[in-house]
Amino acid sequence: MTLRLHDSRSASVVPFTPVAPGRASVYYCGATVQSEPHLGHLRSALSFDLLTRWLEATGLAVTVIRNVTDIDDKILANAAASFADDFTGPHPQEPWWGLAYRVEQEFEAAYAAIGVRRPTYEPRATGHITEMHALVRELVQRGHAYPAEDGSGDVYFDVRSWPEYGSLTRQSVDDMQDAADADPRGKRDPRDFALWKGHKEGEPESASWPDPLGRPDLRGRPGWHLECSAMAGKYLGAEFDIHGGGLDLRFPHHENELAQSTAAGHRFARVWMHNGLVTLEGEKMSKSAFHFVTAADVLAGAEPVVVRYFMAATHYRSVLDFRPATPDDGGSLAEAAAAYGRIRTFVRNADRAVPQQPAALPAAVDDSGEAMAAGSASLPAAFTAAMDDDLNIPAALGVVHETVRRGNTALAEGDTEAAAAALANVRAMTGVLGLDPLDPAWSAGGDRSPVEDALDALVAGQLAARAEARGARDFALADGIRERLTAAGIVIEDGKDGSSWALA
RNA sequence: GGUGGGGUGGCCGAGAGGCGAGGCAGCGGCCUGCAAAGCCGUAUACGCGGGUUCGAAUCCCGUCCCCACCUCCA
Repeated sequence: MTLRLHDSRSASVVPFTPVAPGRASVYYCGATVQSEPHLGHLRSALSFDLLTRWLEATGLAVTVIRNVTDIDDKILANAAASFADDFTGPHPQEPWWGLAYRVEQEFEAAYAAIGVRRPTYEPRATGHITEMHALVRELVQRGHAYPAEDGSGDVYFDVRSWPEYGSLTRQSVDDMQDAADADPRGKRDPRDFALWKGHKEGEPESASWPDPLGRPDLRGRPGWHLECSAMAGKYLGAEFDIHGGGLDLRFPHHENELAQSTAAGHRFARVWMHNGLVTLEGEKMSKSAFHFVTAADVLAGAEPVVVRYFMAATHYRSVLDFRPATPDDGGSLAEAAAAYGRIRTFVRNADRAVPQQPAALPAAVDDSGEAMAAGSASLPAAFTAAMDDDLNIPAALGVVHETVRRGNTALAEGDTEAAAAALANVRAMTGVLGLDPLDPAWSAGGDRSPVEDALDALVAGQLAARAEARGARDFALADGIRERLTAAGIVIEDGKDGSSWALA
């Protein structure tokens, strides 16, 4: 079975056939770095991180580009607001470029926390003005863009000149509602969108660049959409495999990207993938409506690996609802913690019981793109089939849990061989998903710290004392030791080869 | 007005014509000195009404309700 992915443009699941055999090129929309990341941003990055990992697991060499849009209206507006007399935020008098960079780092930290791997390259919009200029000129030359006639310096894409406009979202221009806030100045059609925005009075000089059409005395800055077309073309070429982003980017952002790039003569993306949105108690998160959960909020509520599991456990195209914890309901994260804990408990127990097991093999990459990579040998067929079916990770996690159950049975029966096999399977599967409990990334400091060694020595002493008490059938003493450890946040499990401990 | 996505057991969440995915919670049992962890068992689930079929949560018709996009948004 080969990988099949849902393509938004054709609204169907299509077999994935790369432009270049053995390779895959992915562009997905990162952040417009205007304010702090929220859960929705994490979900989108995670969705494409999981896609990337699976493409690699199937043996493809993957190039991933994720943009940082570091110039736009909101960035300028938010930075300008920090200079107001009544500004009370934590970063007063922050220039737009400082704000963009600070927020960019907040995004990077949040992505890193949940194990989203770095893209192959992460270009910033402001570093690609030259490429954007070239694209604007190309579109003007081909008759698909025009400078505003009001002398503002704006350059618009001419929607009516491109019959395919609307094809990504299967809408016809005539049926579209007129934008309520459409600024008609200089536009031929209200749906025409800005490729380039002329510099306005009051905007910082530092946020302006020379005019793309070479007109003297005119400066401006890129419109939203243009940067993605320019950067995708630069790093992935005129035709590439997959373009991704959140569902809310389908229109207008991706529609406009598609129009720009194809009107400029590029084939652009073959497959368009969109992750579903995150809702908060059933309603879409929205910054403008002040209805959202920040990445920091969520990461404060659970271990990062649990946050990752929580998001991975719903199919990437489904709505993901976040239920915050309440007094009588632990919410989404508590449920995820319990489910993930089951996997982790098995892996820890099996890892102890099966001393000589090989480390989970990393998925190797080969050039053919045909055979599964060597490291994938431990992946059960049902898991692979689920992943190949448009990344059905919820079903794949079902396979993980079934394997865990078999592994637990094997452990209980002392069947070390079967337990070792289950452990290898579980680690291979969770490894592909970035959820391997033994991955050092999930232990706070990486390698064991002196603190952990010290704790281990202390707890080992307590366990020895308890074992002695139990041997003497002094259960009051034994239980007292256990209770003190529990109170300190240390959970004890008694096995037939002695007791083990873990932080709760 | 246009374009899409949905309504699955107490909760989360896959599936899309035929053995009731999986997880959480619950109940019963096993294991345990007692726990914890684990194992086994345990559910008249598919918005509503019709229809097609030997068989429908899955297909068809009708109907109700929710959500998203068309405006900055992952």
